[in-house]
Amino acid sequence: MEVRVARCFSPETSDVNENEFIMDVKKGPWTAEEDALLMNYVSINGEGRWNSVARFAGLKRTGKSCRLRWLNYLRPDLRRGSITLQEQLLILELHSRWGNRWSKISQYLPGRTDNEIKNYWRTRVQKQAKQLKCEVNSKQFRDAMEHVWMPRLRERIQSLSGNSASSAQPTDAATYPVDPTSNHTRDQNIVYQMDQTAGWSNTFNSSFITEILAASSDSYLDNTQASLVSYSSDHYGPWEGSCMDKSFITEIPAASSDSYVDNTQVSLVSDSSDHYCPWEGSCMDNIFDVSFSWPENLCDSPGDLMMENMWNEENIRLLQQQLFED
DNA sequence: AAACGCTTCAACCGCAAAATG
DNA sequence: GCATTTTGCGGTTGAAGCGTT
Repeated sequence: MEVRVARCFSPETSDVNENEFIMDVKKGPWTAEEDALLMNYVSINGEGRWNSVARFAGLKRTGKSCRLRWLNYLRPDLRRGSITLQEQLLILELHSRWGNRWSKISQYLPGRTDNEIKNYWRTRVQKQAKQLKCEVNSKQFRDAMEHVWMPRLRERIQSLSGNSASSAQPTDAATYPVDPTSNHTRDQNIVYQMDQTAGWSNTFNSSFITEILAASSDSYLDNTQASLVSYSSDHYGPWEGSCMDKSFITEIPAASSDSYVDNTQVSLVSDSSDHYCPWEGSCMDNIFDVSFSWPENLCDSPGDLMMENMWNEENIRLLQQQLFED
């Protein structure tokens, strides 16, 4: 293992006795001996004053290097192992809020370092952007994350957290992912405000669709009647039926080319309880711009837990079609 | 088995902010 | 108030490991 040794000194002090300032500074990977020295010193003297650590612990390292080694590797409260689905989701959500503020983001992921999160973003997230042939900070990619990746992660987290949620019937409205008595939908993580004054059309966007999809395993949607009724003509849409399953969701974009969906009334009414879902509304136009259908091969397989598995060629093609075509 | 390409991640760098004297 | 030192952050690099040919 190569270890570079640099001789360095401060140019500003070159007029002073050089021997006092020249020092051998070791760079490159840390050895087990160096780790032991650093750990021993910090356990006795505590963190901080890193230049002193470097000097008094017998390490030919810079203070910065000692600090970094401690924070990113030796700290006892570090969490090892790969980033979990929950952590992935959190990183995406926090990054959409704060951008590349890795240190701030890492505060919300106990045991994870900013370096680790930064590396995750660069190696995994940016790779997805590359595969989708768009910039990681582009609107297209942000949309893909918000409307596809993140809902999908939530779905997987939900399904992995046990099907206990779907077998246990909620007993009051407050426990429902959708609160029938209020003007918003919600799941465990996200609250979408319904804008009553702007009308319901804003509600029927892609995030709404994916929210429905993510929640489709929830028991409260069983027996939910979904009917789409055009009031611009005298016919009923072909979608009247029950159960908010995937076929229902995918029927909507499949029919997007039909003119009769203009001014179509949407109502989702659960007959398993006495509440109405708050999604009743009109104007289907916005749905068709960016809604997604979920290919069957997107379904989980037992080992299919990493989000990058979503981005196989077929899915990328579909997403590009649905997201990026104007 | 060797060569090559790709991915990952530990560690470095420069810069800015905060702390210290 | 100022100069210097220390700390913290985000971007980047390159060695190591792994898979493929």
